Amino acid sequence: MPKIVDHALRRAEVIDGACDLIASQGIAGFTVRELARAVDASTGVVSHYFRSKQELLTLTYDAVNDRIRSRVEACLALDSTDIEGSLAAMLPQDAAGLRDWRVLFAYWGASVGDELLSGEQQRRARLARKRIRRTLELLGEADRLAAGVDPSAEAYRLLALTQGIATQTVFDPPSWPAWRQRRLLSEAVAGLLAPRPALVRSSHRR
Amino acid sequence: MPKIVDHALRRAEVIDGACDLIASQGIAGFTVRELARAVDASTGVVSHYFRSKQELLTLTYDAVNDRIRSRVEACLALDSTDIEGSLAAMLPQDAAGLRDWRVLFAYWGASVGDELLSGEQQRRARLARKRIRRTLELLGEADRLAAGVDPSAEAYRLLALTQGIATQTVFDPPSWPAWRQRRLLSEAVAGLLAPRPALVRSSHRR
Amino acid sequence: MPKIVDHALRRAEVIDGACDLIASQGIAGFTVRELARAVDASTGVVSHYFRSKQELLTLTYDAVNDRIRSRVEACLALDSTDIEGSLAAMLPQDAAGLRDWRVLFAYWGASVGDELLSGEQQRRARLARKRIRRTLELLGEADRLAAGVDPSAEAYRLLALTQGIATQTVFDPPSWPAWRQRRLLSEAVAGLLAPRPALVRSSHRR
Amino acid sequence: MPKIVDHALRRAEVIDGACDLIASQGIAGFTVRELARAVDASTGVVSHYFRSKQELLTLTYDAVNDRIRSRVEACLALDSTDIEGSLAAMLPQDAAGLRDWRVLFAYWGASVGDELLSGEQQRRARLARKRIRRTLELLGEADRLAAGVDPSAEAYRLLALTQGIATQTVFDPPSWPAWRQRRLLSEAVAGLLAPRPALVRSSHRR
DNA sequence: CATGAATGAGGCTTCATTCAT
DNA sequence: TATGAATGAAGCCTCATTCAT
Repeated sequence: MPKIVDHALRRAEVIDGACDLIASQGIAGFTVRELARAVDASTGVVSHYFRSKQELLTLTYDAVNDRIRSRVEACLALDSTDIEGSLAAMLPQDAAGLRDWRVLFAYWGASVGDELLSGEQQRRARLARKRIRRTLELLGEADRLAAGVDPSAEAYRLLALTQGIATQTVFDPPSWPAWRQRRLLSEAVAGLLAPRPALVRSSHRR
Repeated sequence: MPKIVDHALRRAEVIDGACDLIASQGIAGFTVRELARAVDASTGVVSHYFRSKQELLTLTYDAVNDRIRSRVEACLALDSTDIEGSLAAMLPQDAAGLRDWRVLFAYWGASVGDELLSGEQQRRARLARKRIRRTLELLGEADRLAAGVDPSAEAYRLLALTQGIATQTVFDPPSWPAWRQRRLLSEAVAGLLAPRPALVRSSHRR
Repeated sequence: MPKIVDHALRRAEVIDGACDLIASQGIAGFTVRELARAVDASTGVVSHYFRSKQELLTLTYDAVNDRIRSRVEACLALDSTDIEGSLAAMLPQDAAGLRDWRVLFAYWGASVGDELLSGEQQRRARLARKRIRRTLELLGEADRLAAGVDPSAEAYRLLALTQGIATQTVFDPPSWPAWRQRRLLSEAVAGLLAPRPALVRSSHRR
Repeated sequence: MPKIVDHALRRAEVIDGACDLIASQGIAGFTVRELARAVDASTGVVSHYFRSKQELLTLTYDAVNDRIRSRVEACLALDSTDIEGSLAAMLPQDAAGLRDWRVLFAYWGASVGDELLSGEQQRRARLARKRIRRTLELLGEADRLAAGVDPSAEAYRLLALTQGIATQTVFDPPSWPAWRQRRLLSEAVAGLLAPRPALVRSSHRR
């Protein structure tokens, strides 16, 4: 009987180690040797579980993206019109989120001059934008959107803002505590929503 | 002192070649050999004009940042309260601008895990934010800011939005023609300005 | 003792798989992993049944040589003076023979710079030559050798020719169908034999 | 001004070192590191002069083949009907020749399972055979061929014999001094030539 | 000033082998 | 007995850098 090892689990561990390593050292500092040290194994382990370093890089990238996406989807699963929450779910509001964004950042740099990777990023950006638009449309169907709001145009704006907040946070975390990220999002969303129905007589914004 | 002029010119040429190379191949594909080929010289040119590849990288990064900054400053030199124009000056609205942003992007990735580079980026982000705040304050002093606008808070918002637009454009240029970038900026700025003067008789401009 | 039989059988199977693999992929492509796949087992099988890869290589080489030698000996067992048949038995006249020769070929390359292996090959070459000489001598004792034929000198010639035919066949099988191989051998042997007896009354064969 | 180096000469030196190394250690023992040591340089030198190890291997193979071929052609240039001399020119009759043949041997082994290399060898074998046939035909045109000799069939025989002699010599050099190689060739050729003219008064041919 | 030959460290990968199960 | 996970050495190659010319 072979040594019993959960193959999938071991792969996940290595991938997680890769996330840590890339988040702390960048893609340039992400070598097989270094990764092996990080997961406390020999270099051969990487070859054993992954066809190549490239495959590992791809899987790591996917893992981070999946993690972020699933946070967003979990939010929308609870309330498919929760525009603010779904955007906030993308942001690096805690240490784990920041780690993920640092990894994404590292890949952005590597995507320059890499047809495949930049194509993938374009694809993901468009998907995110589409999801935002859909959420806004659902809000509209529920009559909760302010008059004159164009879901499509707003999707561009909201995604850009969210991405910008995340980028700034990676650059300068101390300047961007979670509350600041969140407040910006709130304000950006506030203007899109229809005034509170009936009972909210007086001006709803101070 | 013609020698020195030549020297500086040659350096500038090499640095410009480096920009081209990084924008098209990324930092990973930016090798001394490749650069030498691009500027039609030998590899020894780097050792000659630059202490090391690292120095060249730093200077290239500075060159791109300076270029963007000088665009912004040129705009503010004409009108120190031109908030929209100064923000637009940062965006990749043409091919040259896109090239610069692609270079910045490439460095972002490399900055992860690079204390020096990420520190530099933090510094620059704060400077940009401060400049935006200052511009808003100047608008306020000219009574052109809408009531209740907090220059400091708005600076965070506007920088994040601008950065986000730029980022999205690098990801997906076809989706972000210049007019879309500009329109988003206009809308973001519109809400900050005081309602049309009418009462503001005397021209405050020129 | 069924255990031991199994053991020997398993070893033979692995060795046969090694022959196939070397014949098709060459020695360079002959890795433990690949062999394991070919015999439908795990890599550990080599450690189990063979002290090392080297031992397996040696045994595989022996197996091929034994196979060829036993074909020759089978021929001589029927008729110890059958010089043409015994030489033909060495040639790659069918697919199986070609496979064996391809394996030998692969080892030839590996033998350069390998004292042990090249010594072994020298030994085998001398044995083969001796066997040929012996066969010729037996022919001579039976008065079937043409006058003036020197068994020793002829052994050199016949072995070289046979080896050359085999080599050419491995290089270029389509050019060397069995009949061509055989014809060359016939012609080479024809001149050595005494003119048809006529005086040899009673048939000496059967 | 750059260091003055005869690029072609340096390449030739490295290739010659590769011949030495392969002849003594075989292809398996032929590593870039070892070669670097043999030519008294660093490993980078190989990368500098050759795109890859594969290219170097190809060039080395070509160099050996060219050397042998040019010996043959030099012989035929003097006398285009010198069948014995042109065959002898292929044989490993001295240390240098033996070195070349050991290299060829090493490549033979590597050719198993290597479509490209084995195709090349097939091509070369056919060329050599064609050259032999052509030489025999020229002999025929000069009325120097014995009656009934078929140039095409003889080409097969002579090439096989020559190749066999060479192979045996590589296996067992002490048993194959130059005179033995040569004598075998002489005998093989002798039977093909027309009887000496002079005494052959009446035309023996037609 | 400029060249490009040379160096050697370090990257990824492959592989035979060991060993816990 | 058999498995395959793990190891670590070694292979090839790329690269920044140095330096003789």
